[in-house]
Amino acid sequence: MPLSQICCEPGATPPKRARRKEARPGELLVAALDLFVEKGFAATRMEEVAERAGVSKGTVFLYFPSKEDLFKAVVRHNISGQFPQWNAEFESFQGSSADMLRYCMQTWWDRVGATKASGISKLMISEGRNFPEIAAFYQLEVVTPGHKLIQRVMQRGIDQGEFRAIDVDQAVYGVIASMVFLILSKHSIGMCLKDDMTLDPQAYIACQAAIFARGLSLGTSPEAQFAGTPSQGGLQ
Amino acid sequence: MPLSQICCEPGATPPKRARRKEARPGELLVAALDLFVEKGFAATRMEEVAERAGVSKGTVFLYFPSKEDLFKAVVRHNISGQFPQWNAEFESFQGSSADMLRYCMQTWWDRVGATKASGISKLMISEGRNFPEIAAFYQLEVVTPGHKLIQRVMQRGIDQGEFRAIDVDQAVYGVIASMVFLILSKHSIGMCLKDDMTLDPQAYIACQAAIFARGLSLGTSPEAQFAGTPSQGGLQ
DNA sequence: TACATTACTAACCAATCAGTCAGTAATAGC
DNA sequence: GCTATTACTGACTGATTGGTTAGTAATGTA
Repeated sequence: MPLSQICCEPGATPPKRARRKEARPGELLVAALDLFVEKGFAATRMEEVAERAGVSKGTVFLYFPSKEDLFKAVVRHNISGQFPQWNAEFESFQGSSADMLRYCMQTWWDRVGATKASGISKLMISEGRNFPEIAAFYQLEVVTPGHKLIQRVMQRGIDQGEFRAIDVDQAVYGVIASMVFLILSKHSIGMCLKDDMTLDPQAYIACQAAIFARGLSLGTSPEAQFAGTPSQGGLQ
Repeated sequence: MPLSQICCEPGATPPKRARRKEARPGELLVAALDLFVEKGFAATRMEEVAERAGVSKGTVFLYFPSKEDLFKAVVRHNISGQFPQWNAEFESFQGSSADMLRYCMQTWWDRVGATKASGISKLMISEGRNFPEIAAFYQLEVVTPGHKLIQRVMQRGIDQGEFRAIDVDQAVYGVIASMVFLILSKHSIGMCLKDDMTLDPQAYIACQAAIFARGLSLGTSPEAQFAGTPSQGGLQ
């Protein structure tokens, strides 16, 4: 007899209808994140979320009024909720702006990119156009704050005389582009890669950050290598 | 009275139930391409395809047995149908392998990337995982032939002593990565870009091709800059 | 033990949409 | 004009799924 069944054997009725008001939302958010990342927004069924969280479909709607609200809660819980702490960290950052940029990318990877949460970004790239309401929410809650955060790093570098006075937006897009590519290599274009070859994120980030730092720095070359399109700025 | 109604005014019955067996498939393919690119595979309704092609829903199923078959026909008509000609062109290519690579990327952009057909690639990145049957078809019909084509260019460069003997697959992925990013900047992450800023494809391709050519060439540097992960190989 | 509260369930509704088919009308052959 | 053929239509089916709600059972209080 397995130990786990020692106290509720003969009927073999696993505790049904448990009342666990506190735990439900968290468990539902975990289940929803898993399924959204795994199958996308449209293809994820609410009943499946319920099943994975060990409740009935009705219970999900008890805690989250609609599928969209559930999704928004997932985004807040896993991504945008981190911005306050994140911003605070950067307020008090000591060090060069190049280090700050490197630290920024590395931190993004550790807290978002490497986790399941990055699947949400892939989902937005994939389905954003089909759900304008959610896209607008994501833009407001994630894209804009993220953009501003990187923008601040760039501006700091310029203000302190570490970076050239380049087009800040272009430089920011360059950073975002490298993150987007990293996300896709993890969540989507496995199809396009032979076997299961994936790129090493740590090496990739280190490499990109170094390139940005060098590309932005004052010393290197007088011609504006980093002032053009992101094609030249972001990936060179 | 508007000119356009001059000859069929009073009944105002625009020619209904026209029998145009020859023209239907082509018109349906055009309508389907538009809608698939615009809304994705899952979100495109067959009735809408019919409407845009000026027929009833039933007629679509008369020419294409299922939604998946319609999609496959769109892929064949717009992308994979070009491979024979493409391959033939490269059989007889005169010039350096660096030029060949540049020509390859430029041609891809002119014939696929710049057209609506590139939306199909974005669609596969977005929805491939939800439709394994279609993903397999796309892999077989587009990804593998495309991979082989670029691979051939690389191998030619090595065989003719123009390129270093790098890991061919890595180099190929580098080229593919740059194309993927170009596609996404056009079809998806407009959301992530401020206003409607887009990158200049021509400049981007020229720049990338030059980088690849230089990265692959024998002369530059003895350490294997291009032998590592695609992070270093593809984007440096 | 009796009662009140409420977390939870499961059956249900309504909308959507791929795919079907009986019937209609445009054309071709005579 | 008459008949046969067939391209085409549109109403229908069945499966799916977001969302609702009447009812059930676990818990707290006395």
